[in-house]
This record gives sequence, structure tokens and C-alpha cells, in this order.
Amino acid sequence: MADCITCKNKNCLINKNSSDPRLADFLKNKHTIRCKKSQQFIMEGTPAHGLFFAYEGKVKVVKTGVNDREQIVRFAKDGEIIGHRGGFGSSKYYSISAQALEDSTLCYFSKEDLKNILLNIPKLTFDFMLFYADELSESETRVRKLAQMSVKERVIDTLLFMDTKFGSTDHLLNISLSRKDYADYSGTTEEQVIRILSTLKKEGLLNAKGRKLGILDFETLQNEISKHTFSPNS
Amino acid sequence: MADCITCKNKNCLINKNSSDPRLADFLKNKHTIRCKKSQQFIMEGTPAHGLFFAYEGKVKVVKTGVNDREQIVRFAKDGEIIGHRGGFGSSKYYSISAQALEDSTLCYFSKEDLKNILLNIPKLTFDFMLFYADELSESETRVRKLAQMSVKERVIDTLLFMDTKFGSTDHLLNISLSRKDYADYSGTTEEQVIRILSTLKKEGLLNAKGRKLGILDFETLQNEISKHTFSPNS
DNA sequence: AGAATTTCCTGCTATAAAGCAGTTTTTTAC
DNA sequence: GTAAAAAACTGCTTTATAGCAGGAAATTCT
Repeated sequence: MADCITCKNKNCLINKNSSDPRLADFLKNKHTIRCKKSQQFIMEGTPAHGLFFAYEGKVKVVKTGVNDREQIVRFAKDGEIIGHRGGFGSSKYYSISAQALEDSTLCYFSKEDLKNILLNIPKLTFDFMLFYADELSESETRVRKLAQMSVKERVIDTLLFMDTKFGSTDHLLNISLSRKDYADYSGTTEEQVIRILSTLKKEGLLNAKGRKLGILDFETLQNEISKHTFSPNS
Repeated sequence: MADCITCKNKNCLINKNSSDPRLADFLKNKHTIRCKKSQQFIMEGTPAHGLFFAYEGKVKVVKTGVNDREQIVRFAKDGEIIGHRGGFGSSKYYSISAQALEDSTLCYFSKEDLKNILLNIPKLTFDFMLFYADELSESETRVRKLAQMSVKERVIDTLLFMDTKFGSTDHLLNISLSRKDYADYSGTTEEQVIRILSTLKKEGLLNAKGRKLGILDFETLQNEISKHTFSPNS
């Protein structure tokens, strides 16, 4: 079904290198997995057998915390990797959980197959390396933001991030998250998110239609956090 | 002087692969740089020309924040990489600053030389990839901790981390950091760090000799943060 | 060694954020 | 379409953390 040669996800690292004949056998071993909304397909702490790619849909990647708090560490959409090292690294266990945010289709490769091609196709390995390096850079930026921004700034930053990552249609974000999800990504509580969103609505900066949020005034929101985002790579 | 073949840093990714004859020319282009304590050798936002390795010494890697707050994102010691993507990734600028914590010796490779060998020696590229993947995993753990631990827990976590990373001699940590450094890593203020350290001293869990800190009761400290560290890879 | 500077420390105050409890709205399931 | 469940919301209270100011100790410099 989802075939790497004709795949629409041009940003996918596998797709980018799929013309290499050495990948042919590897591609045959791909599995396609369908996930319903809210379904968890990676569980933190279980043995890692391989790596997932989002083919279609949206996914949240979560680290389990204390009480009922979780930390969303990243979001993945079409073409993006889920399950990071997938067992071919130093750890044999998944360090995160992953859950579909909407009905999604995933591609799956076993760690043996992956390790095999990664050790043989430098260009592909290099692309993987760059992917991790860029993710690392982003994660480090997030460390700084969590440590230094106020709760309000973090929530605004999250809203702007959602617009950048998933885009908007008719001033409504193309992603539907609960207040708890916003809290789990921004590093705060549900109540705090609700309070801040409601303030922003009153100020006319934010729009809400049912569950969906819309950014009405990107620039003003950006100004509110600009003192933290001066650096060359945000 | 610092020669990769005879180098003592067995954990260094270059050293690990230095027996490969294809590395010979590359190794000739290595530069050795000496740094005095407190000297900054990478400045955030400047064009990235290459990558550093710590040969001897200790280094802090920092992201610039608001006011006089900085976020220390990691520490590096013998054999470890500094300057991450070093310009061969998507960004052409350093996303962090780096400063020597004591007199240090660094190895330096240009991004052109690096890119050249990385695209030709899959095993090396694979090692680099794993390095970044592991760093990413650690960084994501840090994101969770910053979001969910209390200030006291974060400071304790930092103390235990220092012991794990740099070790202790006669119950004194083998690294000398200012209270501000502890704050900049833990994501809090200098005053808060001072208050918490002084509490721990009164409780007999911590020891201080001049500027150096010593952990007296590792286990009790670990228990104080255990509810956050249940997961398989901390 | 002594002066100057930086770092460290403490008590007090202000503020930001979290927690709780009860209500309303929205979504889901039959 | 209606009932049940989940999510969203609000006001109030409590707690955690930051900020300020002034002094003590330690370190650096000459």
C-alpha cells in the first residue's frame, strides 16, 4: 500500500534515498500499520524492535511523568520518525511512548533491517545523523524555554509552534489537542492553559470554534515572547 | 601533539575509528587548541566552521537567555563533542556557546573535512548518529525533568548528575562550579540554589570545602527524587 | 599580604503558579 | 437523540519560587 517509491512524503529520509538500488530488499520488509485516534503504538520501557515513520496522520511523543502528568516531547506528522533510536542505539528499550492524535498510518522497519542499511549507505546514515542533530538542537532550545519562559509565554510559544508545524485553515489550527495536551507540552497544568487561552480570547488574539483554536493575531503573540526568541535558530 | 592514534580518550568517536586508513589524511588536518579557564571558544550565532572535541579539561555548553540568565544545556569532558552539528547540518551558525570550566585542550576539525569522511566511512557516521540519538534522548529526559520536578528536586538531580559524570574524590566532586552555574543548569536562580544547598548541608547530606561540594549521602538524595526517575533510562 | 572584586549567603517581601471544588459545556457512545 | 462521560471553565486558596537588599566570606589581582 504505502510504497516508498511513489510516496508523497518527500521529506521522509527513506523516501529521499529510495532510488538507491541497495534499498530494494530493505523496502520489501516494510510493514504498514493503521492506528485509530488515541491509540498508543509505542509504550515507554518496552523492548524496542524497530522504528516507525508517520505516513499519514499526527502523533504525539510522550515521556511518562509523576502523578497523571506526562511530558509531550515532540509531535510527528507525515514523513517524520517516531521511536527514535528504535533499539539500534545503546538502549534496548523505548524511552518514550507514542500515541496517534487522529487516525494515522505508520510505516515500520525492524532494527536489524535498519542497522544493515545504515551501515552500508553512508548518505542515508548521514541524513539520519543530521535529523538527530537537528532534533537535538530543537530539544535544547526547548530546555532553555522551559527553564526561562513564564507559563503564559510557554503557552503562547506552543500556540505559535502549532501554527508553524501543522498550519492553519481559515484561521483555525490544523490540529486538535485537548487543554491537557497543551499543558503537557508547555510544562504546566490544564487550569493554567485554560486561564491563559481565555485571556487571549478576551484580548481578541485567539479564536475558538468548538475544540479548534485559531490564531487571530500572530504578530502580537509573537511580540509577547520576542525577548526569548532573538537567537538565530529561535 | 594530541595524536588520535595514541590518544587516551577511548570514548572519542574519532579515536574509535582512527585505525581506519581512510582517516589518515583527515587526521593530519586536526588542530589543537588550548583554552584558559573561563575562556569562551564558541559563540552562539557566529558562523560554524567545524567541530570541537574535548581532549583534556571540562567545558560548559550554554544557550543565551533573557537578562543575565543563561541555560547550560550540557557539560563536556575528555573525548566528548562540542559544537554539535558544527555547520555541516541545516544551520550554518552555532546554536550554542561554549566556555572552558578549567584550563582545557581541544581538538578541532573543519566541517569540510568532517563531511568528507562522514560520507565515506559508514561506521563512523553510524557512531556519530548514535551519539546524537543518545544526546537527544538525554535532552528529552531533561525537558521532562525541567517541566515536572520542583526546584529542590532539580538541584538534587544536578548534584547527583555531577557525581555520575565527573566523579568524586574523598567525597568532593571533581568539578568546581559557581552557584550561578548550578542555577543555570537546574533552571532556577542563584539564591534558590544557595538556599537548597544550605538546607542539604544542615541535613548532613552535603559537604562543602571552600568552593567544592561533596555528596555525603547519595542514597538519601536519590530517594528524594526517586519518583521522577523510575523510567528505564532515567 | 592587603585591597578590590566577586561570590556566597540570609531574611524579608512580592509574585507567579498550582491545587481544589463546583459548574457548564462539549464530545462520545448507545 | 439522549444519556453518560469527558473536557473545559471559573473563583478562591495555598504554595512554591523569584526578587531585592545588605552583609559575610572567599577569591583574585597587584
